[in-house]
Amino acid sequence: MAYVDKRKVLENVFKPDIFKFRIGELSQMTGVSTRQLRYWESKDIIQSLHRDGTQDARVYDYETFHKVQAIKYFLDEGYTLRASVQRTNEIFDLFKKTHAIIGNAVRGIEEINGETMVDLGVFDEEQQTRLWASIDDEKKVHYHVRAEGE
DNA sequence: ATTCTAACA
DNA sequence: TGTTAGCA
Repeated sequence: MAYVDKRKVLENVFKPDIFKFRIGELSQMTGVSTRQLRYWESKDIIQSLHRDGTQDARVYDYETFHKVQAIKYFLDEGYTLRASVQRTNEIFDLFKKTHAIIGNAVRGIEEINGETMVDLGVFDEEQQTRLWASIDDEKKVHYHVRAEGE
């Protein structure tokens, strides 16, 4: 097996931006028909990144996946398409902020005192402490605030 | 095999 | 919106 830089692996593990889907995949993932996806795009409800190599196939990103999933949810709740889009747009900036924070949350993984600890970054503004997380046999997460360099 | 557009037994 | 046809 080839050597892999641990930090480079972490950079990608929590970077869903690299996920790209074609229309058939997005359709199966969300339960929204390909016909609907193309129609929504014609109405500027969603957008795709065209040009998939040889074909002129649509390519969707991770954010669009969530947007489609949200619209689908509201449609199933009985909202009209227009209302579903409206509600989705209202809550989407929350998703973007959450996504941005989560994407930057995991800074590394270290073995501390024989226990696997996930580095969640500096804990205080003065950068004197760092937040770590571990998980026990019952899959319960425990948080630890440790002084820097300790 | 999959996606594309256009159109409607 | 579904579902075809005929392409690429």
